[in-house]
Amino acid sequence: MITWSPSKIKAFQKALLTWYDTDGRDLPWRRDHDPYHVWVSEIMLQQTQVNTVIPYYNRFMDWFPTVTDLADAPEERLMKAWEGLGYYSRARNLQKAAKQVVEDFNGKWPRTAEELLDLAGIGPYTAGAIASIAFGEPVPAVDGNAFRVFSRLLEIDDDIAKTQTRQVFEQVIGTIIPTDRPGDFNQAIMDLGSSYMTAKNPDSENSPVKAFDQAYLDGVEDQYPVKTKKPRPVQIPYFGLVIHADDRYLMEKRPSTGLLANFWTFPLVKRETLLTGLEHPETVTDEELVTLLEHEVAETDGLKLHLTPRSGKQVTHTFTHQKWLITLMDAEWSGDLDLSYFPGEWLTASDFERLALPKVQDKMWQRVRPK
DNA sequence: AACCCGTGGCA
DNA sequence: TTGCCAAGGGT
Repeated sequence: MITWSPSKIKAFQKALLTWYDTDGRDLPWRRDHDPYHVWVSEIMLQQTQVNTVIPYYNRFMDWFPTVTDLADAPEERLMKAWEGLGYYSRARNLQKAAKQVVEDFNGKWPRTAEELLDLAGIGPYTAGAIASIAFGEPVPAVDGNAFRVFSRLLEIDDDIAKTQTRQVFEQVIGTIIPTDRPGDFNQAIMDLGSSYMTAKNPDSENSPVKAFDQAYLDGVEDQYPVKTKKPRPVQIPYFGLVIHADDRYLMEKRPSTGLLANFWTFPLVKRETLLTGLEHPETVTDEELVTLLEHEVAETDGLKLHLTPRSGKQVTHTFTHQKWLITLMDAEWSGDLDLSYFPGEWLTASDFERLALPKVQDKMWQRVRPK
């Protein structure tokens, strides 16, 4: 890692902000510095690309124009606004924080990064972003862009996958961020990281700060940032039960914690569940597996079904750390609709449009819906 | 501190 | 297809 003199820091600030003034992106949440606007956009942008966020942000401001509207929003409406964005705890924490602002702070926003950290869903990055952009506090906002940009500028070789590395960057950026335009500085770093100093195929030759880019000048920018790799997703085989009575489908509500919390899906049974306790699970035939599945559903849910697998009805969906391989099984339900023993409800296609559904459920539905 | 938590774009 | 990345936070 190299260090910069005070005069070099001044020169960098000028080069960066001059470029930002002319070439900075015009984004919906940059039309003012309203903390509500900044805050919602920052939450949506967590681990999500700008082009994906733009339509969600515009619709969100249409549905929930003020922090009070958000605090008072019905749960179902809130989740529909977030449907497809992923990381759904962001939406729930967003409303939790809105209620904190309305009730605990009487509508007056905390104005420092330290205070903002007390709000649900706001961590060190988002606190720095809101404090600097909305309130002008000279604090760093260290996101993936800042890691990448500054690791190259200064040849910082700490592993950005490690928790403690954040402090290294916050300390360094703290000496470089200008006190008069901290919000513009942080946003300029993000624009730089998404234009010239990108993760793949960077265009440092034309970067407005290429004279300050030590890794580029040394021809080693492909070595930055240093980041250890994550393990690939584990594969989990499931059976997806498509149980229908006329135009109604039996849906199950997922637990209130964990992956896809509280979402409706077709009932899902892990293949592993059917094989535990067997002496030679590897010898089980497909037909025997179906029988085991029917017994499992009968025991746990009180449903006597005749399940029919169909070829070509496999659905796959990859999350950050899991890959689901779902074999769809059909069953026509001819009994009454008593669900005393089953934690679910019968839903129709019109319900599917009204409710927020996770992508994997939509994939299953597209495979089985009548055309 | 390591792991969990979604989805879409792209080479 | 696979792997990686994208304005991270919670536990």
